[in-house]
Amino acid sequence: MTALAASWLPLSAGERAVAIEVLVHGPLSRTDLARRLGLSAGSLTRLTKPLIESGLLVETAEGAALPETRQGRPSQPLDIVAESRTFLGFKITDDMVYGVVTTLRSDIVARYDRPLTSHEPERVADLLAEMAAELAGRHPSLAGVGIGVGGLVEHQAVVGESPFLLWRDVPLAGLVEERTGLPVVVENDVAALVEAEAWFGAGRGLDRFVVLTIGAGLGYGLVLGGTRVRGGEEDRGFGRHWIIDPGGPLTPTGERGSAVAMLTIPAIRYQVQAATGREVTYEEILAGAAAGDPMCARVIGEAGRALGTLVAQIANFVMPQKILLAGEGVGLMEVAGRAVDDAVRANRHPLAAPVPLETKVSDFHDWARGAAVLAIQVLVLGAADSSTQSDQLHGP
Amino acid sequence: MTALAASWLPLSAGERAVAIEVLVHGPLSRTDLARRLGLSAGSLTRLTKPLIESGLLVETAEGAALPETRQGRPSQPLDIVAESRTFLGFKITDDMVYGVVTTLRSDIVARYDRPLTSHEPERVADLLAEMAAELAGRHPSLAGVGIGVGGLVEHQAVVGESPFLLWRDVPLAGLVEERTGLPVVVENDVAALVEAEAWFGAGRGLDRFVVLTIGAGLGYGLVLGGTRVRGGEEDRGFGRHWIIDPGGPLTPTGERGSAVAMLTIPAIRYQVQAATGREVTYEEILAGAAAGDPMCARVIGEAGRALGTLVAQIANFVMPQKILLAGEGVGLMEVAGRAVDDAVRANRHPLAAPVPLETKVSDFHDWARGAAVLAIQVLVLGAADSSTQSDQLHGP
DNA sequence: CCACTTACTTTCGTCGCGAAAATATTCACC
DNA sequence: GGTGAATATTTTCGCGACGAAAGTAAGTGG
Repeated sequence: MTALAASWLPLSAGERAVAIEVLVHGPLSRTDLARRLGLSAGSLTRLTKPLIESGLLVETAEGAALPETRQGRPSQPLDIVAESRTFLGFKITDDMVYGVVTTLRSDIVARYDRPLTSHEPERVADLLAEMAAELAGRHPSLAGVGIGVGGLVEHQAVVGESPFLLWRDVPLAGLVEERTGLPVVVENDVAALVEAEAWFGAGRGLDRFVVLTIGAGLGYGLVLGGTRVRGGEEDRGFGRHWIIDPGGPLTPTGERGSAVAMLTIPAIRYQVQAATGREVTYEEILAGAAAGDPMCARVIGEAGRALGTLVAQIANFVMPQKILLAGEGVGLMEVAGRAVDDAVRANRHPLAAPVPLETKVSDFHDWARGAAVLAIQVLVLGAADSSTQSDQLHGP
Repeated sequence: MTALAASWLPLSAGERAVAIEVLVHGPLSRTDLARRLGLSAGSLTRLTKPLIESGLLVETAEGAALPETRQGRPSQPLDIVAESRTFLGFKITDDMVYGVVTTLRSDIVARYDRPLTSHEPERVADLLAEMAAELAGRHPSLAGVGIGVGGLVEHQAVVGESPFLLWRDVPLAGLVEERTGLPVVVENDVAALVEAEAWFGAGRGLDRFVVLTIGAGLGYGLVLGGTRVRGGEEDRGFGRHWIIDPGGPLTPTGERGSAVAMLTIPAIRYQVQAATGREVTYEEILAGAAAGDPMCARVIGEAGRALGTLVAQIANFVMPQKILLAGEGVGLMEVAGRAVDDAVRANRHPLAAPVPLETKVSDFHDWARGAAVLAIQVLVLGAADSSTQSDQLHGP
């Protein structure tokens, strides 16, 4: 099993395209693939043969699913063998490392978390290697590791700057590769989540798509033309301190009236605590607001309006087909959905198309899954980090 | 001269890439090109030979320009023969057609305008053909025609919907091709201006770039990853009625407090007229504001703050390397630049990088030039409209 | 004049593709 | 069952684009 690990790694460009198309858009016949990829029928025979031989694709008998029994020879759908390879995804937080094992389709097959007791790069790498070894024992066909970290990540390998780990230029991918012998991809955690949603989640098949995460901080990712826009994380965090209401609340985590100061979980907790003097959890505040507690309702209502304003502005300038709200703080939508909608409407033309808004409650394992998706993209399918290579045959 | 018209039209993909690279990024040696395009040295000999033979490229002796006299055989820079082919660009407005003749590098070599007396498609096409014939007499090496129209344009050929011409599904490209025998490209006027700036203007070589035009209306265009984002004009104009200040002025051209109602030339003129009862031009209002007239200063100041807010929001969500303000209404920046700056600052994090803002006063000939650039891109270099073709080897 | 360096050209083999013909598999209809 | 049409896939063949490597050109510095 493990012996084949690298056998189908070196895919040609055409094979990659086929593999990705099947992976992302479900079972497809050779003829479908030829049409989608703009290739001839003959090329598809050529490209699919080695993929099937290597075990990455199979001819499914699932023809029964589509009963549209047309004339002629029936098509032979090809599908990815999702279990043929598994991947590890890690999300590193301040005090925990969350790990998942996924299939090629990024379905989670196992979870494994460990507390993070040291921020020293070597110790973190040790812990990741231990976790990987533990999981590798139970899942032998491991093909690669993805790691998501908050902060600036360069070349999908080096943590250029991470405020909460207090890291600068830590070659994390190398450290973990040394210890595990597995190929490792490191990426900004938001970027990883965006890729995961663009390939396998809410943004599948969309051309213009935005992800906004609410949690300890705010995350923002753009997909345009089907590809994630890089560079959104380059600014050292100032970019996301969008000023929503210059007269808004002042909290420790963000400029006065900024989205960070009005929407993030710490900011909301701070506001309620400052007013009541009690320590309360985010969930308690949401429940309080729903139950009519005036203090909680005021803070949550203000957060809802801020979120609506943010969504409207994003819709105005990016015009996405969908906006996904994710993260640990999206419970806000359930309680203050009305305030959000009102604010969206107030900030858009009355006849403008409604903003397709989707909410996805996500925990840390979803972030880890995002990192695994990065590993799938890069290691198996060779969808390389294009931020370094020059522009191709497509204009300036 | 004219006999060669189509002789270098069918460029291979590799030749196109070379031609575009040289056209946009100035004289380059074969070795430079090999590095930039990721090709081997041998390929560059092969690709450049037919381009030089056809007269599209020349070996310049301008080596003297770079006196960095390194060791070894000196490189032989190649440059585009900008005059080898000329292009026509038209901008159609309500009552005028503005025309320009440009070189391959989109330098304007002649201008020619005619009043538009009828909005009937056949008559408009007749007029464009007359103007083209007139210009073709003086510029025999005409290779193509670009036409910029406000409104929705499909397949770079059909005006799907144009409010000011009252057109629906007018196959303008076909009509003009019939009459002139020249290949014709039709595109939304803002899209054309954005392409022109991205290739030859303020956005040359930039990865993320925004164009905002202020005139009779507002225009907005995005360039991300070096390519213009398509689809921004699909919404029938509602999208750009960004609500800036819900309590703002109400004018005939736009929702209350929307950018259109606060920033466009008709809206500003309306506000001053409504208050003073006098008919005044935009320039008079700007002069009045600069001279201290309280009414003009109030309207212009409010417009400046609206513009600053807009710029800040764009900067926040798109994080471009540059924002270009263009159009007939950018005189606002000279008079109200301070108000704009203040509003930008109020809506961004205090430590966020300043927004690189560039202002370009542009008249209708600049719009016509944009259309000519579209013709250059599509007709000569074969940079086809990629909005219809399926996604390439690059993910979903 | 002779190394040495860099730029460019030539030659040759390989690879990926499409076109077209061949083959396979089904349905519709007799 | 047999025949023909429809659709999917495979096979075959030739072409064009590319890179590797060797060869040539044109300078510098001694």
